[in-house]
Amino acid sequence: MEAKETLKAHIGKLAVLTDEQFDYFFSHFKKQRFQKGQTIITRGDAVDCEYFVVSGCLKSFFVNDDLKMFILQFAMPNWWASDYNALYNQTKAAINVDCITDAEVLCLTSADREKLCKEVHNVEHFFRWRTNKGFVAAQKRLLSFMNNDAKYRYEELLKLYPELYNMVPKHLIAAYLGVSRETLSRLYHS
Amino acid sequence: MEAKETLKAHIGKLAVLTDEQFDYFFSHFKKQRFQKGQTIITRGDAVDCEYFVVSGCLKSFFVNDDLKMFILQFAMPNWWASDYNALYNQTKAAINVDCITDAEVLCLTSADREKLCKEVHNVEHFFRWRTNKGFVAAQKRLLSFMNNDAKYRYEELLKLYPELYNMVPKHLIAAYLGVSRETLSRLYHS
DNA sequence: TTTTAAATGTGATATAGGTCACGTAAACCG
DNA sequence: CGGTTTACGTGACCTATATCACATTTAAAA
Repeated sequence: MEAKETLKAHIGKLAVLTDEQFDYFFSHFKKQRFQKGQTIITRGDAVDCEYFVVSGCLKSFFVNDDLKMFILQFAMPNWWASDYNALYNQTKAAINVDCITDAEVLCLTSADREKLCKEVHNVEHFFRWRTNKGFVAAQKRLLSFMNNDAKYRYEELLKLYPELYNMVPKHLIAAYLGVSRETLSRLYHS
Repeated sequence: MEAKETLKAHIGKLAVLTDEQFDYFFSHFKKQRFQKGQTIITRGDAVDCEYFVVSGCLKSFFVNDDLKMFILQFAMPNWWASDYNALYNQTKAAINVDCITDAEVLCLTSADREKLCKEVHNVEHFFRWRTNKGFVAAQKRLLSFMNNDAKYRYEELLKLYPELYNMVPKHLIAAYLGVSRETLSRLYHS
């Protein structure tokens, strides 16, 4: 089974679970398929799941009062996505998550995550390290924001995730970089 | 003992440890005192500790090729500081940590953290949630960077940490906000 | 106290990037 | 297939913020 193997390999990079432990862990996930354009988390709604991406590409994004969109994350296969602020603090979603392409995800509720972390020490180990890495990545992006201009950040992003270039429209890349689509267009046409 | 109680209260907000577990946990920390201006982590050096701030204020910061400084974090009492990228990936420090004021910290090695996480499940729980909160905070700051101008971010920072206003010089606040000290000065003098 | 260094304020000017407006091209859909 | 939406390019102009230069005020050190 494709999704199960994908998750297993992913977990295996950060933690060691026995086959029985992994099967138990996996039994708490619900497989879901979404189509391009479908919304997974809507601002204002309650959030009780996080999503492991098996295939496709999601985006998590914030829309401000002027309807400008800012992309927090492109979630590719083997990434996790949710509104973590809402999920951890049990508040309503402040950001949205939707599908840039058709996608297959594995959904885990917050309650099940906590239950699994309590029951299986190595699951907690996994989630600790997953977030450790996310935290470091967020700090790096923050630093790049302060230090580098749009062109540099664009090239940095494409170097790190070349597949984005063909997978997502440029105006979404602009929304990730925090510049207008016009500015992004000018970066490589002049 | 002051430092011990401070750490105990801090841990207690996120995890439940018995007194014996906490004493064992605490026995791995080394108390250190630093003076204003002293460096704790130097770029280029190996990093094997993280620091819990008992009193005083640290900053973690990056200096780019043009000698411009960017502050990643002001570490106040009850916060943790290190170069987490270097610490987690066992690379040389890319950022510096030093003391804005005299400071008392509790130092924990990475090896001890991992040992403790393995030995005491609730310690791993604590560190998972500590990083969860750090991750959410980093994402919020990222969003604020993209969405808000310098003035808004300045007011946001002071609302969240009013004590910074008197504790740290303005050019450091500017380095945290990612603007020049001149721009920050103009924000509130015109 | 005197001396020196660090922090802050402010004008003049430069620039990256934003906004608005409009045109074209490509993708999607009935 | 034609029509409609979505993506993209580009000119003209605007704005927030950077940079440089220098004065002033405050804090640290001797």
